[in-house]
Amino acid sequence: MKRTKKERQRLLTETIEDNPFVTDEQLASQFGVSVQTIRLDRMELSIPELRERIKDVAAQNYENEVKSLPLDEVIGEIIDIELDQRALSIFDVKDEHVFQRNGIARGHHLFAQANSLAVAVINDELALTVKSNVVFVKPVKAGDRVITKAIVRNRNSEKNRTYIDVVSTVNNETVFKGEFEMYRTKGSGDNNEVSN
Amino acid sequence: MKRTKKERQRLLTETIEDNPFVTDEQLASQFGVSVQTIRLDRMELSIPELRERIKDVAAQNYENEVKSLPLDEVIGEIIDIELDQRALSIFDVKDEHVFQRNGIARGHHLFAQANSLAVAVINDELALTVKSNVVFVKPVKAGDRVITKAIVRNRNSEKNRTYIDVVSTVNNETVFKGEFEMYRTKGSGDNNEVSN
DNA sequence: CTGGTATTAGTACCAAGTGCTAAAAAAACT
DNA sequence: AGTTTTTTTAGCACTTGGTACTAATACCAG
Repeated sequence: MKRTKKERQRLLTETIEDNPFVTDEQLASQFGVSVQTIRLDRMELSIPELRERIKDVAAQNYENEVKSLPLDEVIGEIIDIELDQRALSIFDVKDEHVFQRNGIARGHHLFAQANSLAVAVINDELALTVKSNVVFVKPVKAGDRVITKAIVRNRNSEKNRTYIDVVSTVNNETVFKGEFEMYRTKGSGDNNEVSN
Repeated sequence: MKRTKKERQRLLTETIEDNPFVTDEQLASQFGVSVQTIRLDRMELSIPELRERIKDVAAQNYENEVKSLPLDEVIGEIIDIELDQRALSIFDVKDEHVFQRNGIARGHHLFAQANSLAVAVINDELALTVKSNVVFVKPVKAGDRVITKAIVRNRNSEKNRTYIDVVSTVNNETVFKGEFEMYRTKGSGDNNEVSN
């Protein structure tokens, strides 16, 4: 009899969150209680059963994947996109993205979000970053919601290049900006013929 | 009886690939055969049952999520460092770091390695990236071992800035280079508050 | 001692299967 | 056609990881 029911349920929630693939039986033996107790706990906490949990994880993944192209490879969640024009993504900064010491987000996460978005906005099979200049304007903290906007500025069809401006904000304040020069295979663009 | 067994099995594989969440019963009615036939087909094609399929999708997702951008102190392994002077790290590019489509490493991983190294080489409590210009010189593939060298070029004590050049190579060929402007607290003059 | 909460036990049942056997149907041969 | 082979169905027992529900027991407090 370790601790109170409350404490067990707290740990239970944590454990399952941490690893949704765990069965009631495993949980029972882990906490030294009966399977029924675990079931009761799950009910009280309205945590679904193993299969449902797994299905949720899978479905989540699948949704994103099904949504056309390489959206699943994006850091942050794309919430709006007009191919070859603009795109918007959200990225919630969590504890794991920041330096422990000062709670400031590591630069490469912001870069990753911006870079991903630059790749995603390009309407092409292959888009690679060639160059980028970025500025980390203001520190981002855990808990911040970073909204990143990518705008296609320019296309050079001869050199297969696309130039993209990216700005990230938190509460309407710019925290990061960058210019990305992207390489693309084709000049395919259904609705426009930008060349410059 | 639509078509041959072969044809049905081809379609079956396709259907399941397309939507792993489908049950044998649904498949049976879709193809106008009995559930047993579907089971037989799955066996011959060694397609796992629904639950296993879902678990696979979920597990895959989970892996990716966890691995998406390692939050460890440094991306890549530091193999040599002289604080405030130079540092060297190794990063082995794995499948999870590349675009599935073309096997080319995603830019932000190279950036992350470089950025981490730039942070690490600075002998200070707090080091933040202020700006960076980077060039992705040559695509990096899964299996490549990226060796990244950071060299401290310059220090401006008044502005609490340090300038670092970073070059990444694979087999002695430059694949990435960048300049990083870093902010640091100490070194000369204390400054605890971050201003940009 | 009486209550109330917490825990455990036990039963029936479900979904979506596996594994196995056997029979019926269809197709292929000679 | 007659026989062999392949393909398809059917049926039953059993498995996992549960739900739903009932009943018993344990424990702690007033």
